[in-house]
Amino acid sequence: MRIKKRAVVVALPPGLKSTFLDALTPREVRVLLKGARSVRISPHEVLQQEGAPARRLWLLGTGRVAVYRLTRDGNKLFLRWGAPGDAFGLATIVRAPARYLVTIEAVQEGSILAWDLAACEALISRCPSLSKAVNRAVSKYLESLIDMFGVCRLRTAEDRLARVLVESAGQLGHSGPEGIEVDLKNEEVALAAHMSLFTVARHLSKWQRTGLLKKYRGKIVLPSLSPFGTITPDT
Amino acid sequence: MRIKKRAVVVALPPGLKSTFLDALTPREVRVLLKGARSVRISPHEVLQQEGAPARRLWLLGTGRVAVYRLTRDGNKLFLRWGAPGDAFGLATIVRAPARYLVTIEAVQEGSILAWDLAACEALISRCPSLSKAVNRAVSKYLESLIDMFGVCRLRTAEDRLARVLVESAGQLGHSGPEGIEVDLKNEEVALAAHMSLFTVARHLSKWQRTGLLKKYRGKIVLPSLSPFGTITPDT
DNA sequence: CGGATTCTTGACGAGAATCAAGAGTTGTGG
DNA sequence: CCACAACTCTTGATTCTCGTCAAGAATCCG
Repeated sequence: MRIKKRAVVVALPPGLKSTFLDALTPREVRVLLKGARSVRISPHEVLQQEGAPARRLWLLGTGRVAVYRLTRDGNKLFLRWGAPGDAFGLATIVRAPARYLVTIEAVQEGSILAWDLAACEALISRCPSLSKAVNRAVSKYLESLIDMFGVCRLRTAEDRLARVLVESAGQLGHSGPEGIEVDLKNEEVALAAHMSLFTVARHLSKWQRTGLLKKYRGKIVLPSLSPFGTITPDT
Repeated sequence: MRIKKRAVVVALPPGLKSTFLDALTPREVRVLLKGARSVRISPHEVLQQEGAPARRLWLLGTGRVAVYRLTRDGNKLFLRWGAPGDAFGLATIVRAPARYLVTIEAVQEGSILAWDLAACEALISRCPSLSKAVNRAVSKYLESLIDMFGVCRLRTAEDRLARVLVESAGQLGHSGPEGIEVDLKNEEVALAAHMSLFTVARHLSKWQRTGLLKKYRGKIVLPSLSPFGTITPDT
């Protein structure tokens, strides 16, 4: 409805990698940016809520988000992390009058580019590749969810934890003096690995004793990923 | 798998319900049928294999299929059942040069309608709604997989089993004199509910003793679904 | 009838959730 | 600068679920 007119075109964060945008031509990307609103996001802010009407397509510019579903007893069923360049709110385009499938919450300070319903409709006709890009993204999510499914069905909690560490390191780790640093609290790891807080603490302690990693408050440091990869040569 | 060459246009099985075809216009459905091959399928036949090049889009006409993934240790990670009207091999259209994401195996005698790569390309230009239908199907699969994920993360095996019974009854149950009949062996139920054969047998026995269901070889009869729905008011 | 499936039941043990208690960190305000 | 509160993490004891193994019963089929 209300696209704010801007004197300057919204800019992409420098160095942004996005498989979503890569599916579009440079010209289409420019058209997209012209219709975009840039919005700041803060931790714990809910960016979309499952079941609510899907009215906004958006792209994470900077920061980090968590994608999950709510169970009826109020717990979060973790599905995946979202990193810069990931596109969300795809239901807005895929299924005409639609509702969001999942809830997404910011976990870090950051920013997004957003297009409302009217903008999306305009974009579809002006960007022929857009619908293809959306489909690709949906099918990527499907694939990664199938992978998650495999991890979640691993027999032991230890195997799941190892896998979650490796995946999280890949998605949101950054290198530090002692190795790859992953800024996650035990509670968040437990959520992602689908196990209790205590089981996480126990195994991390064990691995710390054997020198595979170091733990700090809210942070895990992995000198090397290789030991964990070999723990689970599965699915 | 033997191919029937036909002088006449391939016909849809009578009474087929397909949300996939419903997304197309009657004219488009006719175009589709003209380009289709009808193929018989038999139990244990592998209809597509994960990782193999996606060269065929197909629609289940009659029978039943199992969609799963293989783990590295050779086990099957069950994802869903496929019923008449469901479309598969969508990767053939969604992602240009693609590979199948999942393995699909027939579990009952039946038939499919199939389109090879060349036919798909021809169809895309002649059926504008086709790509929308494919997207919708993919996004449906995503949604149902998220649901599966929720079921699979339910704490107890009992809860999972109850949910699987209800879902299976909905997908492949047919009504009989004593209630809804579901033709599944304990082994298949165990696969779908992600638990051991023995746990399935134990809980089914218990429910049979309390009169919630009756068991026969290869078949479960549910007089009513309601008790199971209330066991798990979750996800 | 004999053999192959399919299902049942019991005993056992490994793994993980829960509960409880406390230790270690971080941040805040006096 | 210290004291206190809030948060995060650790560890042990306990309980329970479920997978495994073993044995055998029921059903189906030629």
